[in-house]
Amino acid sequence: MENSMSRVRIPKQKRGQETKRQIIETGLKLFSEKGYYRTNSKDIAEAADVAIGSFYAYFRDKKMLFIEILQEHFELISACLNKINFEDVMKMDNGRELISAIVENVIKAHEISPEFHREIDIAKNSDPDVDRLVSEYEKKILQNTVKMLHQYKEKIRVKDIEAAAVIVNMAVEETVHIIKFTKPNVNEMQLKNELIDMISRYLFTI
Amino acid sequence: MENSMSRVRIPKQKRGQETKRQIIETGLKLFSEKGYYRTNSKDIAEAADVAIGSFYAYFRDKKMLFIEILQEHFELISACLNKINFEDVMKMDNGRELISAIVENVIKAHEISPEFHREIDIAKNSDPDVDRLVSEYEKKILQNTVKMLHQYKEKIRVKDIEAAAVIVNMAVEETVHIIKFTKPNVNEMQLKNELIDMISRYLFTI
Amino acid sequence: MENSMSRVRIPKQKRGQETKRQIIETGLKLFSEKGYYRTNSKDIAEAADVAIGSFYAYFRDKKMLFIEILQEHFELISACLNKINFEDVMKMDNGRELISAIVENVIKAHEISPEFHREIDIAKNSDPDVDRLVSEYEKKILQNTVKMLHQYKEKIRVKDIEAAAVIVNMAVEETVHIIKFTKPNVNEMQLKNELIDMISRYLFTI
Amino acid sequence: MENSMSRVRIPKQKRGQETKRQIIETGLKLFSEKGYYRTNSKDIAEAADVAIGSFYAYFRDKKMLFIEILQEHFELISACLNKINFEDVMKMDNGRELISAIVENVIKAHEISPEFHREIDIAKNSDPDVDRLVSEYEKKILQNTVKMLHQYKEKIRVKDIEAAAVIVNMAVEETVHIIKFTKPNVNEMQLKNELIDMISRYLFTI
DNA sequence: GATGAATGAGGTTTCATTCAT
DNA sequence: CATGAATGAAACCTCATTCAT
Repeated sequence: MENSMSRVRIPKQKRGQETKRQIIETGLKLFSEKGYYRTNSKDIAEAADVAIGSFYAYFRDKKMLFIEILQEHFELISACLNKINFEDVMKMDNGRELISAIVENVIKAHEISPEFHREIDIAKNSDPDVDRLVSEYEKKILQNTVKMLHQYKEKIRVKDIEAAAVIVNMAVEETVHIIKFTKPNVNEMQLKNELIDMISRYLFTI
Repeated sequence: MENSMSRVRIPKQKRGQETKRQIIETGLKLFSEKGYYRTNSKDIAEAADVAIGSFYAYFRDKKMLFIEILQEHFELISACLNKINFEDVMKMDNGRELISAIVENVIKAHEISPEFHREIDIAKNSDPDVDRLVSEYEKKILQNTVKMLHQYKEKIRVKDIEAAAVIVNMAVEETVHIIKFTKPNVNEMQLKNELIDMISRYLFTI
Repeated sequence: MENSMSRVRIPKQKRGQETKRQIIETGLKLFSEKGYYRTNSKDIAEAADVAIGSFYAYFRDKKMLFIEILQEHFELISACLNKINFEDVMKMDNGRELISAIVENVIKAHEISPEFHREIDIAKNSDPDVDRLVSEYEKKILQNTVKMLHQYKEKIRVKDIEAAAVIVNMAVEETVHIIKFTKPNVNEMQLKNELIDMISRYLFTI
Repeated sequence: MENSMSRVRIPKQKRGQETKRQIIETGLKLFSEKGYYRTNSKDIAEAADVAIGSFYAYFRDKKMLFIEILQEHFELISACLNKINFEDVMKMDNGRELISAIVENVIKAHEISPEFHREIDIAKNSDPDVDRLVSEYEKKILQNTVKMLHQYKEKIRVKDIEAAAVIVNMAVEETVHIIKFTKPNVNEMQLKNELIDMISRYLFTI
């Protein structure tokens, strides 16, 4: 009850770091495959080839594991999104090329465990801590888009750049989602093209 | 699992029908509020002011309740979406007006428990039965859009109508989702306008 | 988390009352035999011939069971202690007889699960809720003694009646404890006599 | 369980002795503060600033630590109790003075971690090894009192000296206990006086 | 000697579901 | 038809103890 502080182990030795890594990796895998609620700590520990005690040594509970995976995931995605070279992009005088680059980049970002990405939405709703985290991240992503559109301002015909950013982000995100999870009769290439068309025509007078 | 003569009761008397209705209504409410996994049958029964025994008299299990609610939900949405008078719409020679009408209609459709709609995505992933159901429904909705775009074909500049339908549907759906759940700094009107702009410019050479 | 209120079942049907009784009775038995910390809910449920689920239907947790048993125990003891007929006792002009009657009465009271009584002390220390409860009860018992001594005031040579009550109560309590648990070489009768002697000589000039 | 060549380390170097001492000290502190069952080995090791491995190097298990502390505690108390100079005491021809000296001495003895003393009773019940140990110690203390009363025999009016010793010991012990743990409305001085009065009047015809 | 990561038995608790009344 | 008590599998989590470094 009045417990001796935070109880979670911070691994100092290499062995401990590996164990924690194992659990995180396995957690990501299982959450992605079966969803948060249908995955339990025992399953994760077993699949990670680790005793259940170790699970609770490194993570206060299942939720905390999820949150750590979440943070890591966001960092990876951010890193990936930031790889885009704005200097280069801004030099493109063809708007469609810009959009294409962006879309391509987001798709690449989502290649990092797209299944997990889907879980995030679920968790967001069931836990305020997760919600806060995700919202923060989303805000950051949005800011990024806003900034980009701003730099391209004179070529863009949309007035409300904030709103445009929201719409564009959403469209890209969801198309990726469709490509990854819904297997529509429509093929990936086609879909991507239409998306790029839609956004380009929306932003630029071509 | 699904033995032919399953124990579910089909209510014939008015009392039974009311009991079942109560459970469905309450289930919808609680699933929407707290999510499928965080809502338990006892809570539903209690909130519906019904004995837990009655719950299991009318529904094989929790999942079956969800599925029944799902079906009802789809029927309601479909009914709502179909209210749009295509004859009228087709007469509009302004494309933007068409899109506007459609968007407005989808928003209206989503006014029917938007929270529950969100739950659907989650459930889809965790259960194949639900997945099948939802996919079928989504296909129907998509067909609808395809049909509509077809009728407007000569005015549309997009070649691949199937893909366009997917994109358009997605964009509308998700914007509604954003409006209902994410409270962005951008206001609803603005967002709706941008959406309509985007789709119009995408489909029509204005 | 934000749970539907108090969760504990209040048995309305006879069956439920019996189940709850069973658990209480078995809990008392096991706590007495093995001590609070060495008794677990599963053991209690099993010994009570009841599913573990039923245990948690009627008691929030092990502690709550303990507290309910505690309260019941106090009520029984109180009832027993109150059976002493003060009218009669006060008529005794022999002080030793008075003390004897009181001691006899306390012993009788402790015949009600003396083992459990011992557990109380333990629990008192490990839980503030229990502590509060026990302290209240002890205060009541003390008041009773104070009242009694007051009524006998003119025959008593002790000035500080409050302190005397504390001392007397303690002596009686502990002697009973010794008789029940420590098996000294000294026999019960002897011990009781010495106790009565000690208290009589303390209170009265014989 | 207790295999001959048990794995416990007997510290020979100064460092080892210090480590063991640390653990004993910290164990005493934590057992006293939170009770045996609510104190766990990891907490002790941590608070003692020692690795959990060291704990189990010096003590077979948690119980063994408790027992070692117990033994040490008894030795300290005994040493303290024996400091009383019987030659001197026996010269007192005032019985009250004798009792006063004894009580004072016991109180001093209990100043040595009174909290731990309370834990002893608990442990006694839950473990036969502890029970044996404590009983032996109690017997020794009792013998001491018996011896003392014997030496004062001609001045004492009680016949059964054994029984008297039990009663007297109990009364002193428990009063100390009350003084240390129950904070009654009655003050310490008062209580001590009443205790001395009670015992004196019991033993001597004053 | 000292360290702390790892273990897993066993305790606590929840909840979907059954069934006697 | 309705009721709610009972069930127990399975989730969650703790902690005494071992052992490789």
